[in-house]
Amino acid sequence: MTRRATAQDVADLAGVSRSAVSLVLNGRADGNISRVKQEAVRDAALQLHYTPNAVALSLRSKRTETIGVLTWPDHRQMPLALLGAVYRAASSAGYLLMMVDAQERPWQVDALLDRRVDGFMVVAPELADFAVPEPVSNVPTVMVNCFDPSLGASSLVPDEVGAGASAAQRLIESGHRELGVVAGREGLASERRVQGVERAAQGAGLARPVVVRAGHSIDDGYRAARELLESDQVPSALVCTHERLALGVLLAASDVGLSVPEDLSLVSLDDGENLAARLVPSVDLVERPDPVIATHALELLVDQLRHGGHSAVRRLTFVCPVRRGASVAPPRLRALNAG
Amino acid sequence: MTRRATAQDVADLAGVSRSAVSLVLNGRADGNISRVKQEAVRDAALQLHYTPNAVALSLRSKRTETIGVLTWPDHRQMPLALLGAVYRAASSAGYLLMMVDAQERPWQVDALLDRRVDGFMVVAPELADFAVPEPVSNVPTVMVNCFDPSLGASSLVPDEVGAGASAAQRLIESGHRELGVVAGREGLASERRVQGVERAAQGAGLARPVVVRAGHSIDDGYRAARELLESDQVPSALVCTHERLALGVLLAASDVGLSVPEDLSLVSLDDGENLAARLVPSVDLVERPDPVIATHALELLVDQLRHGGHSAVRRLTFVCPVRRGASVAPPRLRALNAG
DNA sequence: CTGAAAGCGCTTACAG
DNA sequence: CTGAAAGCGCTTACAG
Repeated sequence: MTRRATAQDVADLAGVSRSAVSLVLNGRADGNISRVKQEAVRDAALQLHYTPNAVALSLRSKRTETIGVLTWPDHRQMPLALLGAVYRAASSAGYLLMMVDAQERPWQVDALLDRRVDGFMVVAPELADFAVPEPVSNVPTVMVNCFDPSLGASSLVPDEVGAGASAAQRLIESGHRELGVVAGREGLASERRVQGVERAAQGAGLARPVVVRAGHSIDDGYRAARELLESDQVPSALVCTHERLALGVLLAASDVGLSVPEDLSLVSLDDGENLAARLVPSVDLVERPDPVIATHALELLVDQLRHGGHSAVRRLTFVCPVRRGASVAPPRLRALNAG
Repeated sequence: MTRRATAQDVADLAGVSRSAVSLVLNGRADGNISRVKQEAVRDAALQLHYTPNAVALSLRSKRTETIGVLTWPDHRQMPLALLGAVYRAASSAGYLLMMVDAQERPWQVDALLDRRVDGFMVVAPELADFAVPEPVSNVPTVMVNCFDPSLGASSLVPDEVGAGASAAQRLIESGHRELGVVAGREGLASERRVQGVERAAQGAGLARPVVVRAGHSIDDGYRAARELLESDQVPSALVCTHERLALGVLLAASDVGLSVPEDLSLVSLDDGENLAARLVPSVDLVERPDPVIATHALELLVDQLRHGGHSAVRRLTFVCPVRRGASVAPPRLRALNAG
């Protein structure tokens, strides 16, 4: 618990003034400080392990090099992959993060404001609307995976409709003509993903896919799949809107004696849980491009920080790439004949 | 981007001095400031939405009400449940967290020090040793789910051996006498959990359990289980040291035509991934008591903060409770006869 | 009862 | 080339 050295300590040890220390250590000693004294300052700083107090720095510069992250869990999960990507992008740019559960602990948003975070990033676990609290809108803010209904802040979101369509497309290209969907019951993401599947099916001249609405957990997916697989009209391929649902489907398929992909093909959309790719068989995935989104989000925020928040409000949409697994195969003859 | 009000602004509006504002707003106006002026100050503060600048406060008080969290991902996963529990405990006590990947971005530990976090919490994804960096040891620190080899900081860890024993006990009580273990290849946690199982087996007079070492992902668990289930000496019950392994085991059991729990019982230990309980069947779990650990850890840290870090170094161990699922049943007769 | 001053630890003009 | 001063926004003794 030893007190950390201050610029004054360094000055005393080096035998110069406090300002000289500042000049030298900030590389502005050029024609100002004599070579000898410069050395003395550097030596003293090293010896005392001196490093400027960031709190004092912030008070003066009015910048904290800290970004407030507003997030919240969804279906009991935090948007971990997205937050990780945001963290990596931010720390590469020299920012630290202060993360807060904006849903459960809204007062901490004020605490962040009091601490003078430079800007905010709102990071949603699933595509959603999020009304930015009044005082936050006075600070540069970008919305990740969510929208500000009042259009006060730029937003970066995955192309969910496109992702749904890509999932369907993957199956259609493999020869399937009878698609089913196991979808989350709630949320903008489920809705749009289903929409994408339907659009792709329609575009390919297929019948309207059967859609079963489920919760968002593994056992919800299991139950939905059982229902679907025990009906008289069993599709030859399924799209799941969430990884946990896909896992449930896999367990259900085993239980009713269907093999994936021989008897049933499967594609899942992704929320960064990193489950599906390690399942057996590994499930084909339409991935949310978290690192790309995070990088662009940070760029946008930093740009606002530089321009005092007077940047144009933008809405960026990101394509979700398909990552092949081992859960898609051509349909059995029965299905081909029916088509 | 409007400038936020300062105490001076409030003073001007209320027609008093800056110090009067401070006195009133901090409840020390008692016999010092006249009732009328007190009201004026309060009104002005409200009108201007005044709230003290926490940066300035920190510079003066030498406290930031912020805790630095040192963590790192393991097997590509962050210790999410534990971090969530830490976050909840900290925010309930009025602290904000700054989290940093101490493995990938060690320099950010220095950034945290520069920003004068009040203390540190080291939060490991899995039981591990972690050498606290030199400068950190000058600041109150507690180790969660890990140990400081030099014993410089208090640590709070789950009783991993006990957890392994509880898992085995659950199976033994259900009548099983031939246990197998699917264990992670690396890490203190795997090691101790296996040890616990072996100890319990020995205590009950059973044969030494077969232990298969695997990686830590779902497909690793799958492969290990296949190996185990296709050998000539198939155990009637398995303990998995990690949730993802248990999931792999479940998938493998289906594939080889074994039902859980009718043909094979299963208990898993837990790292807070929240998978096993939602599987079908739900897997019996020996849970790490994250909320309890986090609460105690924060208490310990706050205590050190109050006493200037001159508290005794303690090592606390926490019992892991069993959470029943639907993956354990008595062994089939074959096994009973063999016993 | 009230206001002016000192000081937390910095940096940046500004005199000498 | 160098040091003293001002100021970021607070609070807490300290004079009046």
